[in-house]
Formats: sequence, structure tokens, C-alpha cells
Amino acid sequence: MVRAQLNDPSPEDLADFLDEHLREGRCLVQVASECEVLYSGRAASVAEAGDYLVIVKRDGSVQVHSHRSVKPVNWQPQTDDLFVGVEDGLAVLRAERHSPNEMVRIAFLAPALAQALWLREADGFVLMGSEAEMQRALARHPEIIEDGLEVLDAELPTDVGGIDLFARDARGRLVVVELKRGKATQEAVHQLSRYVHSVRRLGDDVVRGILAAPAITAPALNRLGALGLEFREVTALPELEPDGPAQPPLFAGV
Amino acid sequence: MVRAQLNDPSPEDLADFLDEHLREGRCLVQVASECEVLYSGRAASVAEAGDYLVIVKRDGSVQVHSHRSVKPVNWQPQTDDLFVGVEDGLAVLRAERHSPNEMVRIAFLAPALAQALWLREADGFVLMGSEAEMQRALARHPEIIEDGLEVLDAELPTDVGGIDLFARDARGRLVVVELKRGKATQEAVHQLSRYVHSVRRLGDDVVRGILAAPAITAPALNRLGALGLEFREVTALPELEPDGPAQPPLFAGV
DNA sequence: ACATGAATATTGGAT
DNA sequence: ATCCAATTTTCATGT
Repeated sequence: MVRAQLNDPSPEDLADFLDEHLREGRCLVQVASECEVLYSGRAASVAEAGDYLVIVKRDGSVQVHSHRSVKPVNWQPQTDDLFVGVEDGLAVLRAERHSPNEMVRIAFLAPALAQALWLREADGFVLMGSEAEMQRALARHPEIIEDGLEVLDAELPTDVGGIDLFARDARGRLVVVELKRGKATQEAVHQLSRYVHSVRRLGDDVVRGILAAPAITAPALNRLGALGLEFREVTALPELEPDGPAQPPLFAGV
Repeated sequence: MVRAQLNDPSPEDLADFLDEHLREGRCLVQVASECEVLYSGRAASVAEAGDYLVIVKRDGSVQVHSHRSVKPVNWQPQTDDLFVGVEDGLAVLRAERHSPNEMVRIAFLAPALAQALWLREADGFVLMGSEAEMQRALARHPEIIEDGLEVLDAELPTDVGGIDLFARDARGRLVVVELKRGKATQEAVHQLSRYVHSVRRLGDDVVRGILAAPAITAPALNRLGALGLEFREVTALPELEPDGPAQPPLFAGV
């Protein structure tokens, strides 16, 4: 899994290392180093000298991590071109992509460690509890939302977007259902409201609007009521069994 | 910067390594290994045996990276508790957080490399071209949007959200301005429409709505026109000079 | 603690 | 290629 490793490399050695393993090896390459990072594209940023962990993956994606946060300080998804060189006595990595046109440039001021990893393609990843799953489940069992509900369509396109579930209730009224896999916010209420108005414009039928989610914020519930719309609690995942490990934690987060 | 390193560790050695450097060292720790990853919380997921690069930062955040994509396969932001142990002959890391209650569990099937890094706190990061910056610049120079525009308020709260810029035009009409730092979509048009309707409800004044962004999608522009709203092209960042450091003005209305 | 909205959002899917 | 909507969005901010 570890293809190569380099400690305290010279700028030239680091540049060679990056070139070799990014160009031919197609490895995931990391460098721990004091860096200077420039970004220019959709926005622009400068990170002055600081310690960072730089990761370049096989798809050309680049991320610059600091000591905190899951989100990198600088990054670039799937770049089209990578350039490596020595400029002013420093190893430099430049990652560019087109559409949008942007660029990240990393200067390695004091590289401490570089390594090339070969990670085999992994499969067998399964995610449960997505909104798509929720939609399939409710389309098959609409009684979870309400008895007598008959689903007419899923992802029904309107002029203002796609309706998650379109149905008819036991009394023949049209029902627009908007699903959220997490706590519903005012944004979701606005979305539902748009769809309901759009459907109402089509005819004189009575149209109900139901927001189905595991929870809803208080302001969102207020607005929902003010607009004459409804909320249905629908859990996206089964409840978790609380298991008692009885093990002291390493540390408590800051 | 490199505090410690371990090649092909035994499960016990890896567990000790993690314990030592996460608990006391408060280092950033990485492990390259064949892993099995379980996640349970807002959603749930299973990643069967595969090669991953695991990063645990000093704030307790955990990320599991595969060979592609800037986004981790599994992650956990700023956990409250970390647990390390040996279970069934495998080193195991568990990261939990409350609110929301969730958990990631990583079993290291075949650890190839572990290392502890000390990254000094870095400062000197500057980002340019945020929407907040755009808002400040346009509030000071509203003529970029339109001659004779007088800004009355920024982030003006309404019952449907905050209006980015609220103004009066040369002919005394009220103007609602919605800003986007990227290409504006239908969502932005709906947002603007909501604000305009909200302001119109307050009185009998004529209210204009302007969407100010560097670009707009074709469907969004159609809808905007259908709703009687307007688009103004406003670039969030100055054009890039091929080589010169010359500092053009921050914003250019086109 | 909760709600809101921006983000260099990223990513996948549909058109 | 473009557009749209979900995301375990994350993250900062205001209340």
C-alpha cells in the first residue's frame, strides 16, 4: 500500500517524487510541509506560510488540510492539469481545471514528509436513509403518510421544479408531498408552497400540500400553518438501539 | 512536524499508537489501511473491506478517504468522544458525537502505515470574493448596479428571509436586490420573488426586483422575465491578469 | 442550543 | 455541456 516515502526532502527531490508518482505511478500522494497556498478561480485566497497536510489523489483532486476541521483550507476537485516544478528554490505544485477556470498553487517551504500510497479501488459501500430511498418507500406504502392516499406520480416535473410525490387523498383531493430526510426548514416550506401554487394554477381542484420529514423547525411550522399546509412526521431511519460500551473516551472534543 | 511513524503495525501496536498520540500528543494522526467502516446517525452506511486513508485531527474530526474525490467516503466533524481498542484481533477506532447523535466505527483490517503529525496553528488566510464582500462593495457603490440607486438597508429582515440589499431607484421606486456570487439559478429567482411579494404586501409602492450575479442560467432568466424581475451582471472578482500583479477594482458592474 | 444561509460548496443524475 | 437538487452537506453567525 505504501509505494514510496521521503523524509525531509530537498526541493528537487520532492519535485521529482511528485512528478514520478503523480505522472506514472498514479498514486495518492501526500506531503506534510510548511506551505504557502494561492487559489484563484470562483473566488481567490492566499494562505501565508503555515503547516499543512497536502493530499493529491489519482483523479487530480487536491486538498490542503490544517490541524482542524473536516473541510480543507484549500482544495480543488478533479483537476485537468497538474504541474510540478522548482521555483525560486522551492518545490511547487500547481493544479488547474477548466470550466470553471481555476487554479491552486502550493509552494512547499519546508517539506517534512512525502509519501505515495496505492489504494485499491474499493466497492461494497452502501448508504441507507437517503431521500431517494425514503421516496421509494413512501411511494410503495403511502398509508404511512395518510390512510387512503393513492400515489399518482413521483418526481413529477412542474414549471417550478419536480414534485417529490403527487397523490390523491381518500376524498379525491390532489396532494403535493415534499420530502425531507432531515429537519425541515422554511426553505422546504417555500418549496412546497411553490409546487402547490403551480398545481393550483392548472385547474380548479382543491390541492393539499404535505411536508413529510422526521422533524420541522418551529418557524417553519408556523409558516406552514399560515400557508394552510400540513406537516407529517416520517422517520427516515429506524431508531438506533442504544448499546452500552462502558469504555472511557480518549478525549472530549474541544 | 512528524512526531512518530509506524509501518505494518500489529493491532495492539496500532491501538497503542492511536491512544498515545490522540490522547496526550493531540496530534493529527493518519492511518493507511484496509478498513471496514460503519456509520450510523443522520443516515447509516457500511463500507466493506477496502483500502482507505484515515485522518483524525486534533479537534476529533475524522475522515475516511478513498483514492478519488475531494470528499471523504465517511467522515465525522468535530467528535465529542474518541475510543480506541482491539476487538476480535483488530484495532478499532470509534468516533461519536451528540447533537446530532452519530457514530463512525473504523476497523483496521491490515494497517500499512500510521503516523502522528504536529501541524502548528496557522494564520494569515485571506479569502476574496465572498458574497459578504460583494454586498459591502455594492452597498458603498450602488451605481455599479444602477445609476441613481440609493441603498436603504442591507440584510433587511422580512417574514420570508433577509433581503440582501434594499434600495430606492432614481424615480423613487423601491428596489429589492438579491445577490449571488456564482451563477444564479431558479432558486435565486424564487428567493427574489418572495422578497418582492413580501415588500409589496406592506404598501402600494411599486417594487422592483433585481437579481445581481456574475451570470444566470437560461431557465432562470426566463422565469425572471415571466415574473417581471430584472437581471444585472455583476462580477464578484476582478478579471485575472495573465502575469501582472496590478490591482484592478474589486468589483466591475458590466 | 437552535435556526438560518453561504460555500471556491461537491457530487450525481437528468436533459 | 448545462442545469438541477440532494447532501451524514460543513461551517460561521445570529438569536
